[in-house]
Amino acid sequence: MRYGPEHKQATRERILTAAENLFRRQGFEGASVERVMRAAGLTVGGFYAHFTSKDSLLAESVRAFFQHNGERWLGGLEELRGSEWLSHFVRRYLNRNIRDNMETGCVLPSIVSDLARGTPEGREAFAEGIDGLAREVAARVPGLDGVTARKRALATVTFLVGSMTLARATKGLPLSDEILEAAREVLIADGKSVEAASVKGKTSH
Amino acid sequence: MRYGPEHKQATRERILTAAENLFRRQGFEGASVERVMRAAGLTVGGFYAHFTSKDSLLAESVRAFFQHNGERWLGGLEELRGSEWLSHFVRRYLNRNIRDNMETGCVLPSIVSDLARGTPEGREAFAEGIDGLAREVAARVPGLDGVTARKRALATVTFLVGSMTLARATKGLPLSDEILEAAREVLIADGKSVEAASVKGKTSH
DNA sequence: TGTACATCAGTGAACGCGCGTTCACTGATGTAC
DNA sequence: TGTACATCAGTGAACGCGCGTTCACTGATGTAC
Repeated sequence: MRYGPEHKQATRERILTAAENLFRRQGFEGASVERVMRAAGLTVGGFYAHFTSKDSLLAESVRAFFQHNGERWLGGLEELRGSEWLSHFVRRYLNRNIRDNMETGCVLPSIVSDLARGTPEGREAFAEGIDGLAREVAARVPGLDGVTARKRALATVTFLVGSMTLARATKGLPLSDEILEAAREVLIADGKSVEAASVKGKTSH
Repeated sequence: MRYGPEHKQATRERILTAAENLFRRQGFEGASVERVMRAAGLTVGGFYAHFTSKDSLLAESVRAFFQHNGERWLGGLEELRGSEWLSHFVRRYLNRNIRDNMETGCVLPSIVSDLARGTPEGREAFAEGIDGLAREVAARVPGLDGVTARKRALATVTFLVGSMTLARATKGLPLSDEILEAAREVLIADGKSVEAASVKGKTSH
């Protein structure tokens, strides 16, 4: 066993990674503290040296998730703006791979229901992450049809996570593909109409 | 104790009602069979005379939910069509009452995450309900921006449930109201642009 | 350089508890004669 | 009308099990002198 605060920090991150992986597959209640610790190569008892409770693990896990995935969502699209950027952003998230690979996809659809019932700390971490992501979208995509860029961006992020949650809740059925496709088309069609409007000189208040 | 199949059917419905109420508040895993049965005025053991397992209770509960709530979602809007109908439909669902009253609001946000991990039977019941609701929407609201009425309707229903799920996952925070408002505005702004397009004779696809 | 002591990350057994499911049973209701 | 029997919805104790959390402990690492 190694010693010192930097080692402890590394262990803590191993626990967070293990927790996220189990939350993805089994949700919050389905991932027991014992199994999380075993997946991190440790034993149960040590858990409470790192986290005050299982609930706070959820909150920390959500925080870590948003911190680690900014690049995955936003990286590589730097030269794009507006509807073109939006189109890539939406397709990067709303696809069959992320739906079908629960082990590696997005953790949020697996825990959104749990957050509503959990502690305020978890909801705060989630809200902060969603808000930050919406800011990134709003910085790149303008408003539409009298809806501000902020609101449009927030709705976009909400629709992404929400649609993926429902696509997962119908997986294995034809409707699931249909949900993904419908959400993609509607989110991107908005962008196209903005483009069309500006090309044709149409103004919308 | 009364006797006969019609009495048994009534008891079964009492169990389904109790289950839905507990699922709303505590989710699928949080609502134990014992507490469901107690809430229905019965004892644990009797449960398996009505349902083969707790998992099948979830599926039946979802089925019953969609059967019982058609009127609540669609009733009273018979004379409206298009964007006007959509506006009422969206506002009827995406509001603070349904978000804050977990006991009486929509059960779907409480169980969508569980459905992804549960049995196919639960997903089938959910998909059937969502599909049916999307058909009702598609019968009243046209396509938009080259998106078919079917896809637009499916995306609308998906966005409603998804947005409510995220509004619940952020409840108690300012972002939650913002999510509701942004989703409402974006879903209804679409309708307005359709109206504007048909008024101005603009065709879009 | 060597020895004694302090630190503390992680162990593992134990706590009380609630879970989903099973099953022998009870007792009110219905039917046969 | 009265009695004996069949039905079966619902009871309640018990099953094995895993849960979140606590805590006395171990033993490798670091520090003091």
